[in-house]
Amino acid sequence: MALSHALLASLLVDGPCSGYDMVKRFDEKISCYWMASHQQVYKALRDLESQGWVSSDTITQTRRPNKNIYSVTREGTEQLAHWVLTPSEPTTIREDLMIKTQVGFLVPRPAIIEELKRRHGIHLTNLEVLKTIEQQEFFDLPSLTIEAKFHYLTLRRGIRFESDWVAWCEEAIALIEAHE
Amino acid sequence: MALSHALLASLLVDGPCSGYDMVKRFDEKISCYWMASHQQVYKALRDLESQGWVSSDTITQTRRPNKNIYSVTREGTEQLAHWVLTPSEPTTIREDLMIKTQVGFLVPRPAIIEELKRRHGIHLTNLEVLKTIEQQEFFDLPSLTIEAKFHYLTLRRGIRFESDWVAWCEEAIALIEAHE
DNA sequence: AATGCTTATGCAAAAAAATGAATATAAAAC
DNA sequence: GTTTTATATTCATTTTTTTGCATAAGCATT
Repeated sequence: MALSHALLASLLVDGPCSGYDMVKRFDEKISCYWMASHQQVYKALRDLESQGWVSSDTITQTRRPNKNIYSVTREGTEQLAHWVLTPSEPTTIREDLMIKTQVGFLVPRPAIIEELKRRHGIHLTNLEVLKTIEQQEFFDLPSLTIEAKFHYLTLRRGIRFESDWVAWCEEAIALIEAHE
Repeated sequence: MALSHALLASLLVDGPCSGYDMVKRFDEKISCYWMASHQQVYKALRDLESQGWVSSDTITQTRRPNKNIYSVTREGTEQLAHWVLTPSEPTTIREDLMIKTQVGFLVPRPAIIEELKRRHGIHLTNLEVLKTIEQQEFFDLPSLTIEAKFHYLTLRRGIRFESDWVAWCEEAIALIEAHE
């Protein structure tokens, strides 16, 4: 169950937070790396707590519903470190668009082109956001702590991922438009 | 349920086959795009048949267990074409290694380096296989049919995907090794 | 005044994916 | 001669993910 490890990592790196905040983290910064609904996140946090890997403090609020702030326990940190040491196999692309591309000849070409352009736009937007973070937070690489360098590497993966999609979309559009 | 669409696409593009053959296709050529266990594939094919999107012919064999050869029906082709026309959102990276990279500072650096080198090797091997296919089957791009061009684009996505992982692993190893 | 958005969490059901176990034969490898 | 690998499929269980529904109050907009 890798979601729980993603939660532990975020609580460690970005600090303790509530389920609600965690969902926002997923929507904002983790969005290109992982996806999780609020139901999944809340449940995973409860499960982690019953395992003793995180602990929670309830913040009583008058004008808002109370919230539970989760923090990683010593046990949780140890388990996470242990998990980091176990090898993991690559994930597949698992992307609907790849299947659609395989059988793209079934539908009118303008429809495919349109979808590729839409995807191109999405990835370009994502890329710009990540590149801005790179310029603002990681402009002086050698001076970074090891923690920050590891953080930077995940950002780099996101940037590569989005760049690669952008480039592929462009290649695909060009090839299909050039046909005949 | 995108697995069923992947099955339909493969039956259309690569021709009718049994569940057993389909599993092999997934292991061989579709491996970097999608992953499915044999249990998943067999069930999905049965479900597709009960929906009427594929039909099966039983081949009686004496020396081997009988096998069911599945083919896409007209209905199935239409449904697949319809699905191709509906937009789909990008999939996330969803990769354990990304979480591990975020909290890589929790474990000894040689352990992380070793894992990165292992992953580097895996992606390099995958890349070579895909590049060989590219050179053998797609050396003369302009002469390809539109079907072949669509096929080529999925291959290109795989090549980019693996190249990108290789490059990122190298970047990551260099950055971590250069620290201090 | 009504509508929708943000904060904050949960329960339940269905669909999808992963894991474990089973059957049966034949060919190939040790 | 025995073990392993390949052919060919199925059932059952658990875990994970997705989707729908529910509550509740403040704030901002129309």
